[in-house]
Amino acid sequence: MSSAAQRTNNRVVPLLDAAASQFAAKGYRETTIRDIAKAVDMLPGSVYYHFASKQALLLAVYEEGVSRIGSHLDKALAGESDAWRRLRKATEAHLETILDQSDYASVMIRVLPHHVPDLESDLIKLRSKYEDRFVELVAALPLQEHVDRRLLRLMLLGASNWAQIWYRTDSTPVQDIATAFIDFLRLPMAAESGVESNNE
Amino acid sequence: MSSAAQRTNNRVVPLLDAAASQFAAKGYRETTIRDIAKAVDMLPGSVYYHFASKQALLLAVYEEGVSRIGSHLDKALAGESDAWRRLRKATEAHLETILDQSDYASVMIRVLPHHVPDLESDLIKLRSKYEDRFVELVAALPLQEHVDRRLLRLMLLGASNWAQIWYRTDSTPVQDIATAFIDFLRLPMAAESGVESNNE
Amino acid sequence: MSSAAQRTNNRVVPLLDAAASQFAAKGYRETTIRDIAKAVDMLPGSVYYHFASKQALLLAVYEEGVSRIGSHLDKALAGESDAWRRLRKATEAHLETILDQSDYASVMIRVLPHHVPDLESDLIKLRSKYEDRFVELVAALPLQEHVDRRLLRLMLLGASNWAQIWYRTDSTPVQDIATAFIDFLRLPMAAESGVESNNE
Amino acid sequence: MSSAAQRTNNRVVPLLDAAASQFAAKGYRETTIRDIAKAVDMLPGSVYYHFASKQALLLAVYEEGVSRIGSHLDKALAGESDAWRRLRKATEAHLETILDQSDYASVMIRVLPHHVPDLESDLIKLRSKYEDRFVELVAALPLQEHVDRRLLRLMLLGASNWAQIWYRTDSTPVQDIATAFIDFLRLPMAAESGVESNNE
DNA sequence: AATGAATGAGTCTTCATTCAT
DNA sequence: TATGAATGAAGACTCATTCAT
Repeated sequence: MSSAAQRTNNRVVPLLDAAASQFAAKGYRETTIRDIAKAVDMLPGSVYYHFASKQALLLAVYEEGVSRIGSHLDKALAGESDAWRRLRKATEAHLETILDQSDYASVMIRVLPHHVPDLESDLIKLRSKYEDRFVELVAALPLQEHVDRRLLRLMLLGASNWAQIWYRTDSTPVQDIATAFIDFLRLPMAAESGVESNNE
Repeated sequence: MSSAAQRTNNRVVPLLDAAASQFAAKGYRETTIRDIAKAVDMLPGSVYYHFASKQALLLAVYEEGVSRIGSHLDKALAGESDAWRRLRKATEAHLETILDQSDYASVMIRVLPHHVPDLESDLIKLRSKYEDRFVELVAALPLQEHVDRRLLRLMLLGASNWAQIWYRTDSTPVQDIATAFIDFLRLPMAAESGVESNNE
Repeated sequence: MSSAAQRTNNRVVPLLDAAASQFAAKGYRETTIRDIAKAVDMLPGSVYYHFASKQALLLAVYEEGVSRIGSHLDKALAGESDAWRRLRKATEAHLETILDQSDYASVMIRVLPHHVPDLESDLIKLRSKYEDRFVELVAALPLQEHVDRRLLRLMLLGASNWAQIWYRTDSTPVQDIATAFIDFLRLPMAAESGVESNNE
Repeated sequence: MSSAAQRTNNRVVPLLDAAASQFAAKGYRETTIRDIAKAVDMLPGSVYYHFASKQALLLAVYEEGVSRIGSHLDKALAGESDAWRRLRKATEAHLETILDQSDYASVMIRVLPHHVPDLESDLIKLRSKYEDRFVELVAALPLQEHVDRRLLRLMLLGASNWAQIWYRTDSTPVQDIATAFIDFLRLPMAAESGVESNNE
């Protein structure tokens, strides 16, 4: 990166940070350009030198979010080979990123594609890029024939994403949540082992 | 209902319906009083004859939502005594209501309490009234000692609520989704039975 | 008054009372028909059965105000013949009525003719009807030739009316205020005095 | 003032002028942002670039009003040492400012603190800052023991302020009004006079 | 690279008033 | 007599965006 470009990014990075932080905290609609600008000591108009529109800002944040949560996943999975263990690690990484570590990633959960119709397809594409990782992770699971892997993935990710609603920093550690979610799926939880049959 | 009362409610009901429909589809902030009024062929100002504010309108919708989803749950549970079966029926009813049947109930998922700070506590109270039903449902489950019933509930409800994001009318029937979610939890899904141990 | 008319006035009087009370307390603009209606347990629309408009209501209150403050003045003046004493009594009565006793009269001070352009001339006529009494009272004063009786009247009434701004029920009694105002004016202007010279 | 600062204030000053003019003429409530904006060829929304709210605009006008009427008073009093002469000059200056010369000062009389509850205490503070000057002026007067100087001040200021109601540019000159007011008060209260008795 | 100033479309809301019943 | 329902015009204010400098 040239030093000129770097000077440019001087303000772009804080700008993105501020946008991520506010989008994550308040959502897209309730975050104003004014708010973001003020957070980096800029005037609202100045934001438009760096980004063409509020939507462009969101898109940039989203992209960075996908990139970060992806990297975090990579790191978490490194060296793991057991399919279930990989899925647990992935869930853990996912939760960590959206709950604790990254405003960028939180935005991906907080701001849903259909909240910004103009950007809907772009946003969906970006999310898919990430969520597809879970398709593979679930595909690797040694499961009985009849199991619907798509619904399994959807259940796990949905439950995880919804944690943003109820999660509080001071309650159950993220790790335990991930472990619980996976164990609920993986192990039988009925009291007297496998007595029951499936009949109804 | 007397004919007088009926005359009175003449416009309140369509108004609430319109509000529910739009809040469910677009969220609170992006729904305008104009939109709602237009949907029932009223002028924006006229809405205020029936409801004191946009927030009051949302609150009324929320209340109706809680009431409807609760009733639907009651009906679904009637006659069921097996704990797992009850939970499955409940999940099914929950999904039906928020995905297909009721804008009122959908609003409860689409519009989260913290989206409307002034109403936050009221909204939380209303939701809890309903979600507590699942606390009982999960409490009745015959589970091994170590299982964290709170996280189990949170997982199931989170996964269900998130279905609003990915569910399409033409894909998997709601009933199958509910069954799958419950079965994922209830039965072991590993391919070769319970060979694996918990060790790590 | 026929019993039919009395039945009519049944609601007109409380309505006027409420209007007077609110106009006196909040002024014309900040008082709404809703407020007034609610005070007498009516609906806003019902007010229009009795009065053609908000302005008509104000006019009626004004008329009643003039009538009441006039009567009070009559009573206060009864039996007094000394010109200065009469003026003092009049000032006292004026202050009593606008500060303590009558919302109707207070309205006359609180709501000024030019606050309601459409009614300006009517209101001015009504006020004059009353204020002219002070023209006579001042005319009766034994004063030196050069004294401008118009300015004297204007000073006394202005000072009295402005008392509505600073007067508090728990401070100086109204009677003392009136006495002080008159005494401030009285001695020097008496025909006989004239010790000091006007030179400057 | 730098040319940059001048450019900045370019529109603020006309804006304040327009606001002062309209508040003075119509009062706070009946003046709309639209009106003010139109007077300076702006759009209503643009006003908010310069002032955060209508109330902020009023406050700024009030502050300027207090400042101007204070300055005018200073100038009028310069060089005067006789207490009565000082009070007369002050009254004259007061009348000039609120009747003829400054919309800013007129606003202080036309818009009373309790007309804008949110601003009430601020407005009272501002007015007091000015009115306290009259406390001193009256305190300096050589008066008989028994005279209530507070009521004297209140009478003089009340009478003066009320002049806004009846004063017309083409009638008695402001100077004559001030002189008359002071003369009405002056002679009897002089320490030496006291020819007449207080009998009643 | 950023700012000051403004725009214009839109937001929720208020309120005097109307009118069929 | 009064009401329920609505109207329509206006109110203060917000906000993404523009653009000359």
